[in-house]
Amino acid sequence: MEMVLQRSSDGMACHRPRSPELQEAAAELRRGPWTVDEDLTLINYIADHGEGRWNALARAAGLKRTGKSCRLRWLNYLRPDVKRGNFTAEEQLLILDLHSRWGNRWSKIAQHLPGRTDNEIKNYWRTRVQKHAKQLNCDVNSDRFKDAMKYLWMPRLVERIHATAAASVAGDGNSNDVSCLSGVTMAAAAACFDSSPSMVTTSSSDSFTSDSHELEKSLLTTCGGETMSCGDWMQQVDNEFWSTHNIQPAADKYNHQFQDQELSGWVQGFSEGVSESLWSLEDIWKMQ
DNA sequence: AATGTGGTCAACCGCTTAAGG
DNA sequence: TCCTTAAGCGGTTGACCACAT
Repeated sequence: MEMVLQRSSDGMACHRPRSPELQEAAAELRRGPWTVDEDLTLINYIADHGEGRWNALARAAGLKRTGKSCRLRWLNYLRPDVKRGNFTAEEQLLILDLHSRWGNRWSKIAQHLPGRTDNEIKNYWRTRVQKHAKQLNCDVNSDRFKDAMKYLWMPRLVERIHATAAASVAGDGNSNDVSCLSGVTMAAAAACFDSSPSMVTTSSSDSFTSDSHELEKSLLTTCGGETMSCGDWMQQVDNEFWSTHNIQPAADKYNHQFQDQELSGWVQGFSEGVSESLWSLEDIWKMQ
């Protein structure tokens, strides 16, 4: 069909059909936020007839929406298993880890966060994560920001998760209960720790190696009555995680040398820009 | 109280891929 | 093999809200 490029009412470029019939049909289509009635119509129709064939579904249900719009509304909002609310520390850790493996493959990442949509993860990345990069005056895809994520942010999340778990264990008096720490999270954390010994070759980075090990040592935990390092523990659950979640372990362990001459700028960025507790003065000293 | 600014997130878009005729 | 249609994906926009000035 012949198409003509026009501007829609919201100023965005779009292709509009030329035939009068289709123009009329397109003009009838609703856009923008969904009403409660529309939501109910879509939910009820899918409950009765199932999902799929979205264009036909939209027509059959009597919705003046495109199939695309219906599909998006259902998948991102109306589906019963959609989880809402803030991301947990575990989920954040997993997002950081999976993004470091796969990049902006939001849909693929979302497959490993039950109840979370690709749209939600994408929004999280663009708002929260990119904000941190901006605060550090670096690009979100730059090596320096990846360093910050891997050696500061992710360990901090692990600490946070571990603290929550410890509080939980202390609270219910069950010293063997580590169930609140999922294999998902621990494997992501393991990925973060495992890479540290091999990553450094320069003198300035040696401190990072030892610091990572110190941090690992500091994250001692109790499992089944035996004291073990967090790294060992994470390694223990690693295999379970990879098989459970059908993710291939990263083959290319992170290997990067810090640039000495840039450290001062780094520290400046940390001390000036980062407001969340994820970045502490301790982190800055470690960087130095 | 009014206005400006920045963050969040639902919804949109164009493009690509898969499936079917 | 080519064409059409549907579905899926990632990038972008804009309305809304909270907070600052």
